[in-house]
Amino acid sequence: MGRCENCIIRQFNSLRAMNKEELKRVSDTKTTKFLKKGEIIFGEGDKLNGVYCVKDGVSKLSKLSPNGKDQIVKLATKGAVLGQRSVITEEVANLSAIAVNDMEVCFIPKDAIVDTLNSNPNFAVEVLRHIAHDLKEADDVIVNMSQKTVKQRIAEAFLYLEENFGKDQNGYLTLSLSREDIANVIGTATESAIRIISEFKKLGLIKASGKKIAIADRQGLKEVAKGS
Amino acid sequence: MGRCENCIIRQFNSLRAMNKEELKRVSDTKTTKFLKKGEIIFGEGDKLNGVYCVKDGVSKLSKLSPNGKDQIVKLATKGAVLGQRSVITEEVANLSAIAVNDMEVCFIPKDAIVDTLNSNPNFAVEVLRHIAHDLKEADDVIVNMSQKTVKQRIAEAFLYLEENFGKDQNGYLTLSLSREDIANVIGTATESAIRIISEFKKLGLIKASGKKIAIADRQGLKEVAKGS
DNA sequence: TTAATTACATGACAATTGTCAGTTTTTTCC
DNA sequence: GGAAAAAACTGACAATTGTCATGTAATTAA
Repeated sequence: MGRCENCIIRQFNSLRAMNKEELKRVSDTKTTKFLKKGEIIFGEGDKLNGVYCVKDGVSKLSKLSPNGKDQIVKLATKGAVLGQRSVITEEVANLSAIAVNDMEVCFIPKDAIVDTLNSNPNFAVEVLRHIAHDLKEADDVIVNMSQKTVKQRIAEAFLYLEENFGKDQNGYLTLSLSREDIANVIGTATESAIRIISEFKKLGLIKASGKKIAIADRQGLKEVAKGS
Repeated sequence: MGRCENCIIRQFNSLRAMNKEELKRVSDTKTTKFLKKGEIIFGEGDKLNGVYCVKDGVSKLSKLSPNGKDQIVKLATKGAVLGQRSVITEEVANLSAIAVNDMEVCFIPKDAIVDTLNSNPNFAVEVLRHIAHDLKEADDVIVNMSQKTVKQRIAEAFLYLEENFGKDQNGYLTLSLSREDIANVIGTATESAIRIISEFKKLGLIKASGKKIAIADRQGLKEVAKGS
């Protein structure tokens, strides 16, 4: 079994969701792509002919708001499937997917997915569970965005980054985002993000060596996130 | 065919998604409830034993944020199904559902839904399409919340309310929300919402007769929504 | 290595939004 | 109809956040 099946299976969280023939079809039709940091997997408004399965690296899913600012809605890493939603609803992509660092993805043409959805209820239900989970997360983001201050959201973001992307042997976050990307995740101006990050540094909540950031006082950060 | 099947079918947007036996089962197990304004259909954290199908009236789906404020994530009206997501993921409810005005809902026990999902791929795919659409909307809300000003969001809210809930013969919005509810949809303080609504009134963008609000200058409101 | 570009940082200020305190209006209910 | 409660409103002020201008550090390209 190829590596890509592994990732789609992990994502869909059900080893039995696809049967052998279905997996073989995926295996036969998939293609692998390597992307460099900053490259675009697909853009807002693109018609997608399949889904992208993240094999390695991290992608940001963002949307350009009318005022010209990019809002990062989600970060997707190994095991995530991008473009599912658009393939299911047969709409153009609602978000852009851009590589945050070097990536390996595999592309699975939509027919292999759509046909399986229509014939294999187990698979359809697994995808449904997954999208339902995404929806819950999105609802939670809405509440955070509208009810928490920028400071709280930045504190949460660091905790989230450590929890979901890990840290290296020195404690530095594995995923290092630019200040601009952090601001776009939080939904604030880059300068505001920078200022608060500097403040966190002064307070000893984090330590930063250039672009690398480490959490220095997890408990303190959690308190800030909850609203000092 | 009972009225409730109509609503579930409208919601799922596929007349053929359920077969006759499946519809009969829904019809046999469903129960109807009437709720008064302010009554709770289900609360955040409740374990749901089925879904609620809105037959009449409007429900707000909201979540309490840690600071004690309620964020309204969505308004659901005739044809909407509440609690689907929780039933699918087998988690407790992530949101509360409260009646904004008097409502009629029907309750469908989850087994009738879950069994059909597992056996009828057409139904599963229709539900999947629907949840995928909700996810897109939620992503768009995230972008709006983080990138638009309170004034822009309030202008959008009035346009949304007219478009989705209609107006009476005098042009007044059919759904009249309290200022507090409007603030909770927008994600702002009640006083801020009131101030901006008063300003819109002075500018002739809307007219308000007590609780009833009518859009007086649609084009003007649209411009405000886009960012004066 | 140097020049150019990009990312990071800070100050000063303006605009937006939230909070608190209080008044008026509307609604509810006996 | 009138008292009580809830909702709507207003003012004053503080806190948060955005914008612009400018400088410094880090990275990239020639």
